[in-house]
Parts: sequence; structure tokens; C-alpha cells
Amino acid sequence: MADKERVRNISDLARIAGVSPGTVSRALSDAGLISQKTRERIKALAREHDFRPNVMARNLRIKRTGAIGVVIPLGHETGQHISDPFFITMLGLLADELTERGYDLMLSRVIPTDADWLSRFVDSGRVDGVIVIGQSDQSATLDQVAERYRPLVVWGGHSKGQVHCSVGSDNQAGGDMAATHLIERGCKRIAFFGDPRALEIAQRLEGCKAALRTAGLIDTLSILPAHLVAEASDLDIAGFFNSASEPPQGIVAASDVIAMSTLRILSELGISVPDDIKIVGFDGLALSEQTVPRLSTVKQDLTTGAHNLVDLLLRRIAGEDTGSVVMPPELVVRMSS
Amino acid sequence: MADKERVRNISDLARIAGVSPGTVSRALSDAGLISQKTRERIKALAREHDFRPNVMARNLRIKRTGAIGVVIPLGHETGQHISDPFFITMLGLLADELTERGYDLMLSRVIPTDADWLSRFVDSGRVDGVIVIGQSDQSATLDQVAERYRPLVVWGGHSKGQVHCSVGSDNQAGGDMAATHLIERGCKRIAFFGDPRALEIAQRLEGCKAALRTAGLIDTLSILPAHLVAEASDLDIAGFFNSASEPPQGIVAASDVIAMSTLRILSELGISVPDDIKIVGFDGLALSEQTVPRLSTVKQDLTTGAHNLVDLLLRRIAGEDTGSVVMPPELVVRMSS
DNA sequence: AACATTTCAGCAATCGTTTGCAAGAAAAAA
DNA sequence: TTTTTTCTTGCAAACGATTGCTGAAATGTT
Repeated sequence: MADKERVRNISDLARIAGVSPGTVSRALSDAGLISQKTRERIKALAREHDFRPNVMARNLRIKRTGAIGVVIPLGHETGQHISDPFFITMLGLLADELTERGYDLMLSRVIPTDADWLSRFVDSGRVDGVIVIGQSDQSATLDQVAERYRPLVVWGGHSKGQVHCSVGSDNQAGGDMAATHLIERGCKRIAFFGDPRALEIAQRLEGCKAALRTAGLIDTLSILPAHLVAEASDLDIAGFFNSASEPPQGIVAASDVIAMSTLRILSELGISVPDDIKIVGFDGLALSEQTVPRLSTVKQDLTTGAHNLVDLLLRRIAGEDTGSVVMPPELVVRMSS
Repeated sequence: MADKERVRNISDLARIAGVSPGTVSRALSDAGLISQKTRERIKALAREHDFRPNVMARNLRIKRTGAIGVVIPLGHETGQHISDPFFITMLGLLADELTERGYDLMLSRVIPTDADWLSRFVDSGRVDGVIVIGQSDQSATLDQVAERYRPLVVWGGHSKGQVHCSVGSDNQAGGDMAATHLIERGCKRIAFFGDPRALEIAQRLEGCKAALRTAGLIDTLSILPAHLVAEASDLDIAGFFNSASEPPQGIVAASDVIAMSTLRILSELGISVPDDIKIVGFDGLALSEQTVPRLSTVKQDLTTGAHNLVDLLLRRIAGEDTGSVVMPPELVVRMSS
């Protein structure tokens, strides 16, 4: 049958329908002025041949892609993997949020070797906007691109003089809450586990110090720049406890993942949590509820975080100029402290 | 300065360079016949104006997108979230694998309401191929699309008569290994935690039954169709232990996540693992190494799984016809059994 | 110096849509 | 019936690249 031929594009369909390509276009995209009758007819025809207009051609013409790029710069930790629970949780939330708004999500894992990594992605014309998860040690690059490319939003900490638009928690407040909590629980010697080369972690440490300072305990603070990746941090942590002359009574972990590793290592060393040592994590990921014992943690509201990221981004795409967002974290006390 | 004008496309650059657009195109895409000299000159010019050719236009012309779609159908469990650790781990591995091969990853979370969800994505012309993570309860739809759309590969179980190309573990063998191991450790009463409505889980249960049958213990098997989502499964599991007249001595969990919840609940009930009850998980995710006690599990090699998925997909894109892959799982004995 | 060969760059068609403009048809008004 | 107004539709020019073909220049060969 002649009308069973494969319909590859809008003109094919137009020929079959006996109309012009323009008319088909108008019929399929519920816009434009066109008679109800032909619209129905053409739509039915399209369905029958199960034809769907080519998205790329449309995007080229229309100059929008309907996709948002999500990029994860793996800067200061080359070993850090995209499957890090935090990234991944955020990614899932973003996917949900974007899908709901009719956008697709284009994922790009990047190891910033040259300063060009972000420009390249941004200028590829493949996405309408970009969300960067985590500043890593790339704040300078982010600022530089943000100068000229508006639809860019970053998850992470906010610091004065920052050019790029960010969404994140008040890390300093969070660090303060964690340390204060441990102090209230009677801990005198406190340790911080986390590598302050990353902006967010530096801020958490700062808050921690502030709390200790007001309690007059600042001199007891020891810092372990543990890796973020679970596998690598194991060694750091085990080493710390083996070489510590006097172990800490409380630990502020810069992330739930670090806290989880610590928990397990302590259990294997026969040290009891929370009796011997108390621990507070950071992030409030789902996995923090599954540890033994359940982890006390400074919870970031990642759901509204993702919501804010997408919201700000879409407003920026629409041309609006937006400021950054700093969200209050929340101390969740469970069984580890 | 005139030559500081913004270069928006290849013709702009051509005008500045005093050549034709075609020449610029050839210069920038290291192909084509063109003199070394002009190539260098044009490349330098492009760098200077930091111009990068529009990817969409290129894709339209070239009829390839350089992107692979990854879709996660959330079929039989509406509550199941994209941030499920398994999905997410797989997603990360795929991102790594695809990035390495020069492809981008387009993520799409789908709740299959109509039978159309996959067609729509596949026909959008936005991706060169599609990877589906998990069959959920959508095997029929997958088969149907696979009939006509070649570049489609699915992570999941393989069953006879299956049309779509799949990559996954030998789930039955895995279930057998887990149960056999528990039997060897002296367990007489064994329970299976997991909802067999999903193909993969049904296969795991089948293997489990086989092992019990040969050991003559099949009558002692109890099955708890626990939800996959951690939050929901908690209730299921707690309920199970509260109502069980005689608790099992060994548990085969259909996933590490279920095992982890079980571990924690048992700890809270004061039941010791592995002394009172032994547990084996399934998946071998990173989190299984972080539990207390460390989880014994049937490990799927997700890294080579992701590798195979991508490999088969690219071969299918190239026109080759490929069969499915079933990989052997591996029992990893840790502290929980 | 004359001719054959190779290299390089330009022309113009093409990928599959969308959309401003204008013309034809239909409906309404006179 | 004629004129005016309103709906529909077609035409053709974009969008920004790639690429087969063709001719001109450069190179090599007698």
C-alpha cells in the first residue's frame, strides 16, 4: 500500500495528507492558526504512521534544546567517583525535578584538566542551562564562566565576592551545630574528619572551630583530612586511631559517608558508639538512617535544594537575574551521639 | 575593533578569515582535505574568538547526536525512587563508560503510565541509542519496541523467548549460591526477603528454592515480599519478625538494600548477626562493605556489566546484531554469615 | 616551456523543522 | 451581487552546520 510507506519527516506526512509541510508543523504543535478539522486529520495520520517530528531539527530552528546539563567536576579528588552517594542523591532529585518541568537531563562527568572544561560544555549549544554539583576547587573557573553565561547555577557554599549563583546550606552554621551538640553531650576532645580544601568542608570546619572557641575547647581540636571516597578514607581513619595518643571523645564528620566508614572501623576496633566516642555526620542522606547505630547528622534539605537549583536556573534562562540561596541545615539526633 | 565582534557561527568566522564556510568546517573537524597552514590559521582564529561550532546543527546534518539515553522505568513500585542505590550505582558506571567513549548521557526517569513511554523517547531523535535499567514489569513493552528499534539494550534478567537484548547476572545461580552458603553454615530454616514480581528477583528466588530442594529443606522456606524502597521495607521486615513464631536462622535478601535494613532492625531487636541469624545480600554495592557487620553478598560485577551494556549498544548502533549476556555472580563472604 | 597531476578551497545542496508574509477561500456584511 | 472581513493554508527563508563536485592554483614530469 502506498500510504504505508515509512514517514521520515514532516514533508512526507504533508505529501500523504495533501497539504504543505508548514501546515503539518502547525497541526502537530498545538500552536498556530489552523482549522480544527485539518488538525485532527493530520494528527490522526501522524499517529497512524507513528510519526514524531525530529527534535533536533526543531531545536535548531527554535534555538532551545529542552535539556539541562548537569555536570560534576571531580577536581580535588581524582579518585572520587560519580557514584558517590551524595552526588547521586542530588542527581536523582534533580532528575525528578527537571522531568516534572518538562526538561531532560544531560549528565556529564568532568575531570577538570584544562580551564576549558566548563566553557566547552556550556558553548556546545546542546543544553539550555547548566547545573554544577559541587564547587570542588574550581571556584575561579565557575566565576569566570558565570560572568558571561547566565543560565548557570551551582550547588555548594556561598562566599563573599562570589560571582556565580549558588544554592547550598549554611555550612558554617551546620559545623557549629554539630560541634555544639557534641560539647553538650560532654565531649572535651573533638576531632574533625574531612579535607578542608573543598570550600564547603572548609566552611563546616570553620563553624566547628567557632563552637569550640566559645566553649574554650579549641586547643583540643584535631583535624583529619580524610578523603571523601570511602575506600581511600578507610586507611586515613584507621591510621588516625592507631596513632592517636589520646583518642577524641567526639567526631564531627564532614559527610555521612565519612561518618559511616568511621562507624564501621570503630566497631571493628571494639570501640563503642556512642558510649566511648560520639559521632555526628553531615548531609542527612538516606544511608545515614541505615547505619548501626543510626547516625546523628546535620541534615541538608536536598529536596528543596534541588528545587531551588532548578527554579533559579529556569528563572535565569527566562532572563531574570537571581541571587544565591543559603539554606539552614538541621541537626538530626539519632543513636550515634 | 572589527575583529572582536562576536562570532556566532561558522560563516561569521569564515568571513573574518576570508574563506568560505565549508573551509572553516573542514578546518575545525580534523577531517577533509585542507592545507595544514589554513587549518592552523582558522583554528587559532576560532580559539581567539572562543568559537565552538553548534552541536545541534552538526547533529542534524550528520544524523547522529552523540548522546545515549538512559531510562529507568519505575513500574511495579511507584514509590521507588530514582535515588535507589542500585540504579544510581549503575548510572554512575554507565556515565563513566559512556564518557570514555565520547558519548553524553541523557537521563530520563519514566513512570510507565501509557505503553508509549519508550517509543516516545526512542523516536524523539535525540539520542543514538537507549539503555534501560531494569525490566520492572515492562518486559512486553520492551520486547515490542525492540522488534523495530535496534539500538536498545536492557539491564536485567534473561528469559527464554525474550526479544530484547539484555545484560545481567545469572540470578538463579546467584540465589542458589546464597542459599547453599547458608545451608553449609548450618541454617535449617531459611527466609527469602524480596518481591518476586520483578523478573530478576523471581529468578533469585528460584535459585534459592533449588538449593533448598536438594538439601531437603524446601518446606522451611518462608518468603517476605519486602518492598525495594528502604523506607517501606522497614515495616515489612519489623512485622515479619514480630509475627514469626519461629524466626529463620538464615536470610537471603534480594538486594543489599533490603539486607541493610534487615541488619539494622535485627540490631535494634537485640538479635545478633551472624550468631543468631545469618544474612546474605545481593548486588555487592559499595554500601555492603560499610555495614555493621560487613555484609556477605552475592556480588554482581556491575562494572563489566556497564561495560557490556555500552559495548553491545555501540555494536548495535553500528548495525551489528548481538545476543544477550548473562554474567556469573560471585559469592562474597564477609561478616554477616 | 608545455603538459599531467595533485592539492586546496569554493559553491550550493542538504538535514527537518518553524514562521512571517501573502494569497486564496469562506463567511459575513452591505 | 458586491464588498469587506476573517480563517486557513502555502511559500520560502531561516536555523548552523557538512560534503560531493568542480575548477583553480600549485607542484611535478618530460
